[in-house]
Amino acid sequence: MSTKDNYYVTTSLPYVNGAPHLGHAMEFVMADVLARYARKNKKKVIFSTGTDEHGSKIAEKAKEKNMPIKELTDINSQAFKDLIKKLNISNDRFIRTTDAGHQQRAKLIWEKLKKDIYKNTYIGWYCTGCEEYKSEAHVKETNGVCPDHNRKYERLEEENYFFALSKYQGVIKEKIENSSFRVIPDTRRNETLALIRGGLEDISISRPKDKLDWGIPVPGDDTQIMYVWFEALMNYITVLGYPEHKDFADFWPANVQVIGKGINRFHTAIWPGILLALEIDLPQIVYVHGYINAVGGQKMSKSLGNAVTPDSIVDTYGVDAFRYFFLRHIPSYGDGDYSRERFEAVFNSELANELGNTVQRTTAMINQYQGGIIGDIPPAEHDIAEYIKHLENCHFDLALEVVWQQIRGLNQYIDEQKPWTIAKSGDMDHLKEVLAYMTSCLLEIGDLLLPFMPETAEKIITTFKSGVVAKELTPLFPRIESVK
RNA sequence: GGCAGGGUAGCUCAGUUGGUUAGAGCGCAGGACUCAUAAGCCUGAGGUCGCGAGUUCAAAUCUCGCCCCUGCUACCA
Repeated sequence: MSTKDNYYVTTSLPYVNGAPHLGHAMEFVMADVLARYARKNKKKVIFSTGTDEHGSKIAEKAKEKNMPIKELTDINSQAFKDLIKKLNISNDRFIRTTDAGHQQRAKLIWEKLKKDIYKNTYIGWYCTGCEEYKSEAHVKETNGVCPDHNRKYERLEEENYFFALSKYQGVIKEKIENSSFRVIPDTRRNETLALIRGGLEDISISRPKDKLDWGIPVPGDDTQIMYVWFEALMNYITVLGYPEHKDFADFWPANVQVIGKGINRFHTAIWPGILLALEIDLPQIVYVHGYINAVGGQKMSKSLGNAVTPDSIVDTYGVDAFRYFFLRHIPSYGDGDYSRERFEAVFNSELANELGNTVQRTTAMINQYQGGIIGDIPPAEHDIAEYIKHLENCHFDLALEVVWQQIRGLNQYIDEQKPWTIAKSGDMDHLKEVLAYMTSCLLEIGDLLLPFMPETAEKIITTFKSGVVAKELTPLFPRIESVK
């Protein structure tokens, strides 16, 4: 059983059929904030992320590129590792679903689930062009003809193993409703409840090996491999060494599992079903973030030519500016837009003008009036209950809003007190008091920013902590003079 | 089609159980200052609260109809 001193947070595992995009980056950053915040509160933390590597799409991609599947996944998985490093993500683990450990444990889990697994015939509409089954609704919409290949869908059947998900719908619903299993935000929670109300059917969890053999073999049946989703979900516990490892005992259930809205049902309906069948606890929170769009809510995609890579933003503006923008200006409970213009506007007004300049003017005054010596710094005094509440609810945007209110408050204080006037009047004791108070505020702000912008927060804290300010300090965020 | 959530200042959004001149940030304009990254502070302009009807002494807030947007609708991950 996880204790209140231990904290386990995960991201979903990106599927490695393409390069990392902004959505992946944002998810890593969000989970990282939670992990850093927990560590700051003296908890023992396991923060896990990784890559999902099986399934037909990967196999197809490799075939398309004429390269061994494993080689493709190695390359693509590495791209995610590189991004994680670039974003200053503090993950403790990085699991790949192709790891031997995961595969072994997935088989073990399959064995344990056997009481809820049965063999059945899957009947569906199959397009020989797409090489995949289409849903009943899709077939209806297209009048039984595949629009991509202009050929009729065939009625095909195959042997599959099924998982008795329907058995667990009552319990899942109850746990969501009584919030012992929290789905954040409410819109996603309602979505899942509606889904369950409509009835959860048993799901197919294997594929015949002759159609696809890039996957984990079903134990005791070498004609079948596990369906990629079924096995990928298990990473959240295999990475802890389920069932026998101490980490599993110490850290499960997860405190927060961060996912994107597109995979909600897998994490709030199917995943709980698996856990209930294994007779282990559900995660405490599944937090579902939204998508990042281009200006005007337009979808960002390579084919539209409006896709922006995380790398390009970080390289231009720095990692903390990146983290700040996506945490504060993409609504934590919804979708948001990214554009270079918006990013730069935010960078200048909030990071350069407000935060950066406040630090700058404070150090400048301490240097000019007191030779860099601050003196006794009073303890922090602001009420941060709101900040804490927002973080506990994964409301990253509002938590940062609280910090910025403090920064604005400090600027107002400075203009009211006018330390430069006090300096001229010669009341050096009063001046010292005012400057020390300003310092105290900035130290508190630095502390609150630690989970969000680790490097910047560190810089602010080391600037003031010793009680002596260095002579030459470079601005935290130099203004961007845009060439328009 | 069904279910859910939206449409509020140029932009991004707040608006608690219906109640005095509808709010914030950005952007814009003006002012006083000078410690600072020409940053910060103060003041101001700007909205028939999607459209139409209804309930009410009173509606952005409730009811009905219509228009528009987004998500989910279960086996692509």
